[in-house]
Amino acid sequence: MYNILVCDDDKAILDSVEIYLQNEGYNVYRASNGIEALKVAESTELHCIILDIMMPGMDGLTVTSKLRQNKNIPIILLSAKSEDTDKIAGLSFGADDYVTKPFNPLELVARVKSQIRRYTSLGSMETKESVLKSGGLELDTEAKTVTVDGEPVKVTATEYKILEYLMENMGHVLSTNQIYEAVWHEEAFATEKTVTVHIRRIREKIEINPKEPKYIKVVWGIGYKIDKES
Amino acid sequence: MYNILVCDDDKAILDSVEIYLQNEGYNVYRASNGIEALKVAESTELHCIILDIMMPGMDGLTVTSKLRQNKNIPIILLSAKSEDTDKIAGLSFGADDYVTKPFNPLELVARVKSQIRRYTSLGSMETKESVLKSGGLELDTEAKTVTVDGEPVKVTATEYKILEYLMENMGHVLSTNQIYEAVWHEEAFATEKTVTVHIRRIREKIEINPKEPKYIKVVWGIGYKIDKES
DNA sequence: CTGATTTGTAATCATTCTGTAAGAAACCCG
DNA sequence: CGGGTTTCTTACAGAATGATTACAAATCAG
Repeated sequence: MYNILVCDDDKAILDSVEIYLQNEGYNVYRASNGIEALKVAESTELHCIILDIMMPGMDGLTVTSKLRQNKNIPIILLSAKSEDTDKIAGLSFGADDYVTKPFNPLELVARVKSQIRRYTSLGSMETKESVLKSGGLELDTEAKTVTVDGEPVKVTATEYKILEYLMENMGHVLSTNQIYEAVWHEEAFATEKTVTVHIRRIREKIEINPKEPKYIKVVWGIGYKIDKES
Repeated sequence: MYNILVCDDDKAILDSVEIYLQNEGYNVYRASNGIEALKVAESTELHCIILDIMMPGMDGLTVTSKLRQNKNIPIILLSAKSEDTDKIAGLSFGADDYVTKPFNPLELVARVKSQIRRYTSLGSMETKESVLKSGGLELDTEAKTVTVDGEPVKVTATEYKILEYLMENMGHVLSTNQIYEAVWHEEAFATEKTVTVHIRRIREKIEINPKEPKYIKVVWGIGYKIDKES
């Protein structure tokens, strides 16, 4: 879960950006001026900062250079002007990317993603286990493949994501809502059935006898789980 | 502690890059022209060199080839966007990577890190794999040629880069966005189709039957991959 | 400068995937 | 056992994705 700070004096923008970022599974912090932004940045471990340039009090460029004194966090600037002068100033102050208002929220999200990928790729690369196992069931998170007793099984993208989520939380029972929100990054509303059907389809593929599931077990009234060493 | 030499005639770039690298714990040496760079390289044990191509006096490409006469250190070139052809030239002169200006400092740092990791993990072994293979598909990364079952295949520059990227990450599934960013060094925004078409053209050339691809396989909803030992 | 090649984009086609609904079956509790 | 709830199963329409083709702009070679 990545933490992102959005700082703008326009509440409408703050709201809109927050929603888009949350839909992608990010944790959003808000600030409406430079001072607030710096405070949040000091007290929280952030992974990306989105700053408006034009703000009352301390402007975005000043915030940027203050942050750069001790942090390498990706900073994306927002500005109403599409003038090149601001752009150059922003980047030379230490910003990493630049979006001009009015902007397409999806583009902003894309840039956030890309910045975070680069930033985190600096740190401990690939310490995550790339193969998840439970009995004869194996899941290669890099090749995105699933094998049962050595036999490759073809699963679809969503099926894979559900399986991965269950495997990452092996031994824990997960409700259909939890699964839905983890996989779709959306509020789960009247969608319990959807997950159920996907589970069914996964079972069809990985279980010898879907009636007596060996891997994906149901816990009545609560949800599903995959045991360790099943 | 790794030593990195940054060489550029633009002091602003030098300053900015220095700060980013120092924040990551690197020891930074500076040079503002080719001659200086070579001097530093002779007298210091460096682990990575960042070179601007456009410099007064000796240009980056010349420096690269001079360095390559007796050193295997990773070299990353900086080039202005307009000098696109320089990229290919740069790599054939012996550079290991390139970044186009204006660049994202975090991206540069990421590339430095990746180069150093590769360099040191090889233990300065000269046996850098220059031929990538998967079944009958072979890719000579030095001659920049592709052969299928021994038969040479003519591919264009972008096609080659896509293939190389897929081959370097053999077994991993790569999304069209990942491919786009790796090959074009640009933000991937609304460009999914472009990669798709290139993949199609590559298949036309290397697959016996493009309908049933033997090498470049699609993973629905995720991306493309080339398997090991196909 | 001209013609050939390469490259990006858009439009269309084919296939695969996904959510929903509806009924059946399994489970829990009194 | 029986009612109420939860999960399973099936089928299907349309949504999403990748493949394919065509074309114009950009680039390159001679």
